[in-house]
Amino acid sequence: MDIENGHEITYRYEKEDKVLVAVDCIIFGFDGEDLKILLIKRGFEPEKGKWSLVGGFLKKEETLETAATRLLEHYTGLENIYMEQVATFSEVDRDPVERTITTAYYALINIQEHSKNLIHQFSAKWFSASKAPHLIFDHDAMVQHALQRLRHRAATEPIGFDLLPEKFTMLQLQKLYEAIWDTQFDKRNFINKINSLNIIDKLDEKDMTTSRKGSFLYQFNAEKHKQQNGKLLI
Amino acid sequence: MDIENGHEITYRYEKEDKVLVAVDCIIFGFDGEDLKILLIKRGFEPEKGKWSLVGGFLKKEETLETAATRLLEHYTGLENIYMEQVATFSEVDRDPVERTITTAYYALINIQEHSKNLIHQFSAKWFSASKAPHLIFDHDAMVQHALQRLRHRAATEPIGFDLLPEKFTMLQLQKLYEAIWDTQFDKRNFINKINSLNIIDKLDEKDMTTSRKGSFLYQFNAEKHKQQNGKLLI
DNA sequence: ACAAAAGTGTTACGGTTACACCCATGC
DNA sequence: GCATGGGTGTAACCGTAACACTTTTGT
Repeated sequence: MDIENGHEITYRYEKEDKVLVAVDCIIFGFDGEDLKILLIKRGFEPEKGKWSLVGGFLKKEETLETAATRLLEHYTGLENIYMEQVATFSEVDRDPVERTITTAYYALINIQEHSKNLIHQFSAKWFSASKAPHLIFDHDAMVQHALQRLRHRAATEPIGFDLLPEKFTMLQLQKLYEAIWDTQFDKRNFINKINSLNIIDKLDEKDMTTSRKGSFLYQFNAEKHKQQNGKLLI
Repeated sequence: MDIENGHEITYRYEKEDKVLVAVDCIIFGFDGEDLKILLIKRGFEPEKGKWSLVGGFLKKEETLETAATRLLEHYTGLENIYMEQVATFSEVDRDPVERTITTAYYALINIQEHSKNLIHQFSAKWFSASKAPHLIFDHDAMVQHALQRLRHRAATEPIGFDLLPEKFTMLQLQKLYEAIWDTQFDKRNFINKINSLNIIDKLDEKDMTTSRKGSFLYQFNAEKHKQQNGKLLI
């Protein structure tokens, strides 16, 4: 309900406070070893020169999702990116300039595909999620919160594939899951587990770049996944 | 980040759109059988006479949490209520009167303790979560979302006790968990599981109201729980 | 032939599930 | 004494975790 009293009249919204609403994006990528986040160096005051998340203000004719999508496209050049709302942060003094609440979204992108030009243009840089510098305002808390949500989601939905190339090796997939949970898995157990899920296809193709023997490439199969209603991933 | 471009100037927040921000509360209670939600009948247009969640607008000097707490106190007379943010809903036309985004919180209250006067004053009523009427705007979606979050949280944190009296029987606790997940548990397995968690104390007191033999009362022990870092509940 | 990564199965363990009878008491 | 709800233990099952050697191939 959007209303707080019960008088028998049409409620006058006009007397209510309006505030600025922002959207901040935790953009995750994976380089084969570490889970990374994309940060940009602020080019203006306040906190000029400090690192921050990609963000912007909600426009009146947009949903939060639309705004997040717009920002992602603006900063990475990518469309159709997996995104999930994390939470809304509303401490009164979180932005020293003006009262602003902000909704955080995390996004998963294939780190190979985003625009290098745009990275340069915005003084953006990839940092390991675990070794990122301190961020402005409450952005550190947003990252932690996003990481928790990513872990939860990746344990139950096949979203990890959004962080990988379309074709990937088992070892890449394992390294990704290890990076997300900052842990180690046993190679045989991991492969058995993934195979038992029956959601990826083994291709006839090998990646020959990492060994003489070469390692088979796999591909996520959304159709197969639909038929495995609700199996947990990890 | 709250900013969307990188020009080397102080950013002018003034040109950005401001919107109304609301808070809606999914208030859960438990009557011994069903998981309930507290709804109020709107006394004004639009949608006058329809059922809706408890809600109100964010004031400029409040956080969302503060606003939710204020609304809860206003509608139930209770303070120090367990609350968790669910998500923010932002469809452009979700409120037909004016552009409004709203953040949903769920709250857990002991259904015995809230003010009956206030319930009457606001034409409020408890409904089984599974049999509630259709609500205004996007409130049905909020309830579903809240239920999912409640299930997730109650599986990992001892928040169920907020829905019960301070002293409760094992059967009450079991019925509560059954209501939250809309499922049935085996009595012996449930008791064994709960006892193995080592987070509740068996009292020397019995509830004599439901049987001739009487059933022992238990009490949540926060100290014990702290020492059981991270054991899952269900 | 050897170095370097890929690929492959089995056993042990622990937690979850299934299941049925006796106990205490008030009427 | 009997009806009613309260209280209790064990065995089967299943998924997870631990573990080491063989294969391939370029140099």
